[in-house]
Amino acid sequence: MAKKKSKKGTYHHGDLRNHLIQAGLEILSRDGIQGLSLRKVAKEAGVSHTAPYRHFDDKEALLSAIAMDGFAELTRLLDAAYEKNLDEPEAMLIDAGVAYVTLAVSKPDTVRLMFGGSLSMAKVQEEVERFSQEQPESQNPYLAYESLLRIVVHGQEKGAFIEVPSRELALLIWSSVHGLAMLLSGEQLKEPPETREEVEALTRRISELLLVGVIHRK
Amino acid sequence: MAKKKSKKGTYHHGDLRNHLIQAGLEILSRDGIQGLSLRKVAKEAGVSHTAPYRHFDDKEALLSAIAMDGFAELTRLLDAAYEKNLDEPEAMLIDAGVAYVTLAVSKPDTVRLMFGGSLSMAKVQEEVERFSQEQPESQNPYLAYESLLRIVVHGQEKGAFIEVPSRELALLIWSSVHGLAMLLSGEQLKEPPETREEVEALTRRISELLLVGVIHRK
DNA sequence: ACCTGAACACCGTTCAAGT
DNA sequence: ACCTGAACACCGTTCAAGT
Repeated sequence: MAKKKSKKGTYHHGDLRNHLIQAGLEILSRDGIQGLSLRKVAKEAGVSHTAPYRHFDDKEALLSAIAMDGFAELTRLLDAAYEKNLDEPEAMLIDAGVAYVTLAVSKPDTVRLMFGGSLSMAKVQEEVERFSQEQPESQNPYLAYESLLRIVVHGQEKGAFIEVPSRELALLIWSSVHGLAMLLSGEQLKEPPETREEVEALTRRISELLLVGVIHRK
Repeated sequence: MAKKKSKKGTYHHGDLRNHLIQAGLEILSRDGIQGLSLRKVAKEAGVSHTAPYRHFDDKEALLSAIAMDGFAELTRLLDAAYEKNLDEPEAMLIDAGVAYVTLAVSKPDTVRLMFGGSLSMAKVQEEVERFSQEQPESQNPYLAYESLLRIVVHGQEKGAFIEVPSRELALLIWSSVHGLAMLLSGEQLKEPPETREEVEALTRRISELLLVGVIHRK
């Protein structure tokens, strides 16, 4: 609707694949995950409802491609937190957490698509591999985890983080931030933070507690 | 299919509501969340596909009722962990975490229904209130949180847990365990634990790390 | 009151057919 | 190669009608 129906002559542009993904992102943010149908995406992109099957095996493949976008953005955010705080591992971790949670709250449907479990990671991975020429592996969903792992390892090398296997510590941090992100984006809290500032302050607070731990030391 | 089509004369039993919920649970564990349609539930319960509307506003209302079952079970598990470890707050917390994660892994679709975000908590709450005569509030989705909060407060009173606002500490713990549960039940880990024992051991390990915190102390 | 069957507007997916 | 339109088997939901 908001888009110009520009008849550019190139009705079969090799770009239809990307057009479909963009249309999907638009519908996702407008109508939510429930309102995202393959037929609607096709109509938004200006093609027949069977045209998407030229570029995607099925609906899940298209959704996977959309989710990949989210993974790429998450990876970028984590890497930015890394670069910005090379001398302060704790601030690095907190920045990363805030970035993650902020993304989840601002694009709840995309994040739900990424982590809601309706997509099998195998399918996403498959979609990644089928289309990893241009952007070599920048969209690999597990890359976000690798970026977090790098933050953890860096903190340990600096002597700031506890000396346990990095993968275990990364999983604790991943779980904590991911859980908070899911609870907030799913509006599952009784007294949810209202503004973006409140979300950030809460995330900061919870991250600090994660740093010091639950046990009381006298 | 597995059920006897017993024509008991009571074709309109006031019990249809519960029959529908049971049928829903069965289909959920058999066909997953995608395969759960209102029409299929009705057929499984042996009524026409419009009969459910006598008892539920819409599909989401039925799903909410099914999710309530999960919240009730989660609450029971948390309360059991509480009763069992009155003198050991740390063991109490770890038991609670293991129970949560184990539930999530053994009934991934139910948990996805509870926390996947496709249900608005408002609807679930609505469904709770409409039907809270028999089981007064034992199904309130926020009761699980209250049970966790009780564990946290108890640990603080025993002097075992750090002295910060209980709600903040509860949110950290909730987030961590919830996040781990979601990552595992969604099969989003690169090297997931295979057996139930491995799941439990991993959860135990992560919970211990949560207790001591991320920061290194010399 | 409780349930049914037809009907409506939508789905995802397949397939023969067009250029 | 790339796209279309008809067709199929499913949806959720509404509504007049039956007991």
